[in-house]
Amino acid sequence: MNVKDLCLGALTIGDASGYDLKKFFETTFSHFCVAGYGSIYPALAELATEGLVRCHEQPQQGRPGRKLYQLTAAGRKAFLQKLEKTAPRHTVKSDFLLSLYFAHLLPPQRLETILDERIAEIERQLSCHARCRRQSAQGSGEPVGERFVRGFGEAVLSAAREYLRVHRRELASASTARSRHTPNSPRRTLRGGLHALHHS
Amino acid sequence: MNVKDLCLGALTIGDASGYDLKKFFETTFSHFCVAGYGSIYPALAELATEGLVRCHEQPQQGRPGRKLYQLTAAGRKAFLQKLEKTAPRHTVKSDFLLSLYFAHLLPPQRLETILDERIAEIERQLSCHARCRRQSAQGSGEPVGERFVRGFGEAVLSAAREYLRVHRRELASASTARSRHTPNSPRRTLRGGLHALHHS
DNA sequence: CGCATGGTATATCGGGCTGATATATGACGG
DNA sequence: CCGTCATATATCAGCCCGATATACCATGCG
Repeated sequence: MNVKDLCLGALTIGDASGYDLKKFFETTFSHFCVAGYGSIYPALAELATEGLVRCHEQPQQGRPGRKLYQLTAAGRKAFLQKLEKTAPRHTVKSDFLLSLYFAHLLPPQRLETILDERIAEIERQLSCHARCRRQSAQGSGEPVGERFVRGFGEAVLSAAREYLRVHRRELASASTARSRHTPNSPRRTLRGGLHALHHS
Repeated sequence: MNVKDLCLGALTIGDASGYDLKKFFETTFSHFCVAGYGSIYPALAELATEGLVRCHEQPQQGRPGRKLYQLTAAGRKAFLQKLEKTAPRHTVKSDFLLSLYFAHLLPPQRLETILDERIAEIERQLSCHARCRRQSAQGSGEPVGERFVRGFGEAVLSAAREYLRVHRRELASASTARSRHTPNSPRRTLRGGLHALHHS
């Protein structure tokens, strides 16, 4: 699922410009997808040459013309096929967890900041979800997938926040003991020191 | 935090070859980081030219010589600085959630498969964590960060599994109702149809 | 009234990463 | 004896992220 497919998917919901798509990704898809202009605009251009979308340009006086993209029948079909064929992977990329893994190398102050900021970010995202939930509740016919995916995000974010709240003190205590200033590494080797896990 | 920094970090734990590093990332960092050979080998080469790591090549008969990399003082310092300066982001990239968002476009059968496979994968990862936990419990002096990060992973994975188990039927029911075969889109527009969220 | 800020809107580009592929060999099981 | 797996390094096309440029309007603040 690359950005081209992402655009195709969003366009099954309604026509949009590149700008609209970015906005849409930032709101509805924000917790499991990102795409910048640098990917979206070239993607739309390619999709147009492939006949999967049509472009309706509406010149505006002053501002640059708005290019509204519309899904074609071929585009819809292409997206459905991608949906059925693609292996639905799920990956996390987190400098946050990486930093905490190396907690013993960080000053306590920095550790606190990192945790506070992450919790704040989680709460920001949770309140976004809550707002969406309210808006959709009154509006008619929210697609099932949207509700489900939002609920998933809420469940996972809540669990993360709870874990951080409960266990953060464990990290802090260790960080204080850091005054022992990391003994010079006696040429250890990572080799085999690591639990043979291998989940494919 | 790019792959170069990742390697630096891993090398604070012990010396390693590129191969060892990949193995290490796949086990200990698997749930929040990925790095393939295509990133690791060039990264190590660059780090060596920058003097942040030293390379000790040990020729082996038959097999290609093993290149053991060791962190230098400069390398250690560089990593600590990166740790303190970097904004610790946390992002999820999920074709899984994306697919479920479009549940109304998928045949029920496919939906079931996607959910089953995700749950199976979650359980695989959880049992990996459990194994690590046991191994570390008997071994001495597991770094605090490692335990914390593993616990975080377990908390989040458990929550995800629970949510999927409880709510999957909601999706299925909707998917069955899909027989109405998506009415031809009446030229809707994404524009503004979307909750102004904007969490920075 | 002037000016800064921020939203609308498109586009480009370098640097970096993913995933696939190539190469070579030993160990192990059937 | 043969296939498969683990060890081990390396390259590369294709794709993506983040920053940057451009241009204009609306809003608000002093």
